[in-house]
Amino acid sequence: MEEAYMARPKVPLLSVDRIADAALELVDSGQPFGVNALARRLGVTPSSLYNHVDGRDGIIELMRGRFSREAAGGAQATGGEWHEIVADTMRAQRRMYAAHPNLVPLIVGKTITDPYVIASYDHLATTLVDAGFPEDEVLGVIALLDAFAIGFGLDLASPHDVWQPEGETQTLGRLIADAPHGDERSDRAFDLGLDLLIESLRARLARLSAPPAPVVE
Amino acid sequence: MEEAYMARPKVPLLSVDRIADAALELVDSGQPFGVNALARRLGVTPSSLYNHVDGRDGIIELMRGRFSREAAGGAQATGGEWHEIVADTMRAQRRMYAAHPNLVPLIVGKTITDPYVIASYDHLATTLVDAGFPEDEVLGVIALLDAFAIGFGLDLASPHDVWQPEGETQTLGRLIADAPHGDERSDRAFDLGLDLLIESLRARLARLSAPPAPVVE
DNA sequence: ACCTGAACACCGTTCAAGT
DNA sequence: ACCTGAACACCGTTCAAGT
Repeated sequence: MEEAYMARPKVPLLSVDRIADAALELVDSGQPFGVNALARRLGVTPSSLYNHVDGRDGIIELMRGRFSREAAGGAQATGGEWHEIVADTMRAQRRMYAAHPNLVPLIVGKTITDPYVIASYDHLATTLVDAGFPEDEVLGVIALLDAFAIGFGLDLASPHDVWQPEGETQTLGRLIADAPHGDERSDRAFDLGLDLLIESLRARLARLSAPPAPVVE
Repeated sequence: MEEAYMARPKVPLLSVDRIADAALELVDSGQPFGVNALARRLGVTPSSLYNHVDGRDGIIELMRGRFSREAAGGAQATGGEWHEIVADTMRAQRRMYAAHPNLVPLIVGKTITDPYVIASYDHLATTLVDAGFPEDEVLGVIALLDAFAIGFGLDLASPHDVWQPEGETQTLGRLIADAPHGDERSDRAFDLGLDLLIESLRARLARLSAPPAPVVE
């Protein structure tokens, strides 16, 4: 016996959690994300979703929060030196993007409101201030780290050929042919970049604290 | 007298160039990009565009090529040390993203085919190889630079509030209140990041060439 | 409170028909 | 060759109607 038409079921078909789960499934499946496709997957009418969430953008922000929590896995609690915390945070973000690459293009450029994600940035900010970075520079450093993480997140989401030379090239074509492709290349580039970043932040901090603040221009 | 209905005008209404120009105008205007909106702006039916370009994606790739050429402004010809070339290239890309921030989310994650853009990456690759970076590392460095540039490009395109804490924060809220907003913050973060990147690449290169390749682990 | 179904104002793309 | 207009299969969102 099928349940026939039912205006309001006794037990709700949907919930915020169920919607978030299905949305992540949909995104991870590689199919284009959309309210209609999501409703289809939930066996429900698109308009039903609007009883629980704030439309398309609301669902996307929901996913950001959801998979941030998932990827962190308690890494938040790490003590240790500031550069270890930064590296851990970056790697956690990397894991999250790697686990759900197709989400990256969706969340890109949207204002972050999820409390958990905010808290994680807040933790980072506190760490950097405590480490001795000047207050008016910390947000810049965070933006830098963010740009770095997002850039590499997109690298993961990209079709495997980032460059597709059609004519002759002097060097690029050869390097592409020789290089490992896809995730491996991206991973190596990420590790390299993270090393460079941390290292240069340490150098900058040392320079800031060692001499008694030379004021040159 | 209006020109009434005309199946095929004597002089074509459209051309690839005219479409590219109008597309950039549309994107820069801040309105959402779309084939229909573009056709409207050109005073033409959406289907007409398909006589000249390869649909939505084709038009986007067209814009990438167009505004890359525009932003370069002959900076390609710069001689000088490799790190100057890298810095110049990055800054040119930065200018391009700054001039057309709304294009960034559109081109993100799409395979690059435009010959001019390919040539510019090729030039960068050749420069790095000539500078002494190991061949199997150059593509990683380029991916790193790219991630960096894209990340900051998106930073420019973002709504001015990247973070919107709703509750109490330990540090982040205060920093956001004190910090310069929008483009200025992004510019300073970019400059900071570029400095760090170049510096650490130089350090890496020095380390690579100075000692006779110590093999650890 | 929570779902459906109809309706609205859109998309991007294809294609026959017109000149 | 190059445009139109109709058609197709979609979007995201709103809202009255049902229980």
